[in-house]
Amino acid sequence: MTVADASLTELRVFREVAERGTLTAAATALGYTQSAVSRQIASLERHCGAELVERRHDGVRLTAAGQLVLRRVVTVLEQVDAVSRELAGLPDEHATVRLGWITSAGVGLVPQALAALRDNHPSITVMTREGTTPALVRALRAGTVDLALLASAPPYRAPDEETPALDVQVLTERSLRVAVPASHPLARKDFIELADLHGQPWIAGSGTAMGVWPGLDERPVIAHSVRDWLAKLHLVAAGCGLTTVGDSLSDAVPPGVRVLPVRGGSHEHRRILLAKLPRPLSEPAGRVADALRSRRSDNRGLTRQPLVVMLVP
Amino acid sequence: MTVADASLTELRVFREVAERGTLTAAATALGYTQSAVSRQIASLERHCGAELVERRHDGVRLTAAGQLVLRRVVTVLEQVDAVSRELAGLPDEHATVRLGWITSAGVGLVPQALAALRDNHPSITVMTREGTTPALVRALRAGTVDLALLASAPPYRAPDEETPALDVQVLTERSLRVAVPASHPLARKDFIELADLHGQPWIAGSGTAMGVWPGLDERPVIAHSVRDWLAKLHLVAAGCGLTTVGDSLSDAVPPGVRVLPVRGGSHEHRRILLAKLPRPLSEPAGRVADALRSRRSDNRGLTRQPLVVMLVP
DNA sequence: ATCTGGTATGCGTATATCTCATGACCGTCG
DNA sequence: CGACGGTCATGAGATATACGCATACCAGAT
Repeated sequence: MTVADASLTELRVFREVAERGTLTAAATALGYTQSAVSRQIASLERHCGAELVERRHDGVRLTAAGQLVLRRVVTVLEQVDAVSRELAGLPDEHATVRLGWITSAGVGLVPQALAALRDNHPSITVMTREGTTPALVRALRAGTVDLALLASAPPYRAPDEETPALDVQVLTERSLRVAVPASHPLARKDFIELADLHGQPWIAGSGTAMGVWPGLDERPVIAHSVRDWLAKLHLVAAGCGLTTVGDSLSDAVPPGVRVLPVRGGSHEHRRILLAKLPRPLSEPAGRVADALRSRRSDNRGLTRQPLVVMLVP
Repeated sequence: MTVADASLTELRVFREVAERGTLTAAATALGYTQSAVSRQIASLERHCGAELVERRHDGVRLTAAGQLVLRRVVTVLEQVDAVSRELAGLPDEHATVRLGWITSAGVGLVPQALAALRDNHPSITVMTREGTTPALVRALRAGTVDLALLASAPPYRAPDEETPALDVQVLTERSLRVAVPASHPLARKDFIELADLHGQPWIAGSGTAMGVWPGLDERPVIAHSVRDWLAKLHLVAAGCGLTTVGDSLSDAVPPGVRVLPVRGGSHEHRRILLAKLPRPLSEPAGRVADALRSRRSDNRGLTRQPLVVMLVP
């Protein structure tokens, strides 16, 4: 009864659980039943002789032992994937970089960087996926992305408390603004007073309070919940409500929408971070990181297709 | 049906097979039956979609795909062992060096080097095991030893033809001699004429022709087959036959044995090589290699116990 | 021709692993 | 406060897996 008796399945399941944060999500991602995943984790824990995840009511979190095991499991599965590719004759997936990004990086940052890469380093393939900050942090830890663009808000804590700490770097720091319908009375001025936001209907991200101005002291009226930025902005244009946006979107909003700063209350800033595991990047991944740091200031990326878009549901 | 569906058991069995060179030997080493090993290999091959071993009538040999897979499997199992140790709280087995050696290195080279190490680097633990040159070469490839002392005879070819080639270094080069009973007529002179060896009874290593002077043009009379050097030399002392020894043993033979050079025929030399995989050694392993290269010239190693007794039957 | 290494395979059984269904727990919302 | 929606755990039963045993087979040495 040692970890040497564990099975590769257990390891894959464990990585997926570490990445998804809940057994159920891992199960659907793997095409298993939740119960199967529960048993696999229990079995792996028995093999390891230690609790690997802390069961919580909103999912699971890795214990110290779990983090320890995950680090090894990641490289094990990397090796397995590598031999898989080698046997298939695909020569070295090393030129492929996996990048994860939060939705708000999908407008300026990612397309511009990818466009620059395509021009300067056409041999590099970038596979990208969208996700939330915690999901991407877990994906970094689980080794399924090499780089991740994360969101950070004051007080700018580290993305997670695990060890080793992630390498992070501030890519952009923008002030938060509010998108209002051009026809809205508030759109007549060049800024909005905090007090004017009282009682306004908000368009939030689905499930979260994101999209609502964070300084309000009232219970906000959530008129709509929508993930997609374009849909969100069109709802604003249609006068259905207000929403918050980073000022990088100011140029990219459809007609009928104005993006204005808010006066009064605390200054609300948002950072986009480039994060990676604290180990050296592959050379192509380094190029991608460079491209993200110093992307071109023109906006060709807005109009041309990204290199590759791969979504992992 | 991809290599990702393989099991850790398959990988362990595969490594053992790669190391032992036959399914049967791997089976007994693992405590399985030969049939189980056969199926495991077949299953792994199905998962890999390629032949991994070439079935021969004297065992199996790795195919190109097999060598490819082995390289990955080695690091996979290393990771698994590592997490196993970490979970047990044993902090980093990195200070342990695994050394394999051929029997003829067990008299001067290994004990002297270990004695020197114990004095100069007492924190380094060395686990050693004895084996034949081909077995140790496979063990190097399979990652179960870090360093190996190998035998080499003219024309001094590389230990194997696989890629990447092993790093080898000549540690000693000695002329081959013959051990004769002190009471034997041949022991009266200080050398032996090749012609005098005709018709002599030989004491060979078990199963091999080792121990018989290689320049003979007749079919030798093998009087005894024995692996152990001490037993062999005592058989010589008892007048049961002759055997070949490296001249490094000249000082270590029991009373009643004389070690003499052979005149006539080709000069027979034997090298002992220090071999390793062509990747950087850990720091302690480097120390062990150093100790083997520049061991003390006194013979304390002959009288004191080696650091660690060997494992692995 | 026989014997002695080696590997492959049919068959029966023990074990492991999945699904389904159900239960317990907790935080949220009406 | 009680229902609901989310989570994980677990018992029962079907199924797939992996083992050992016995045997077949094959090539080389005696």
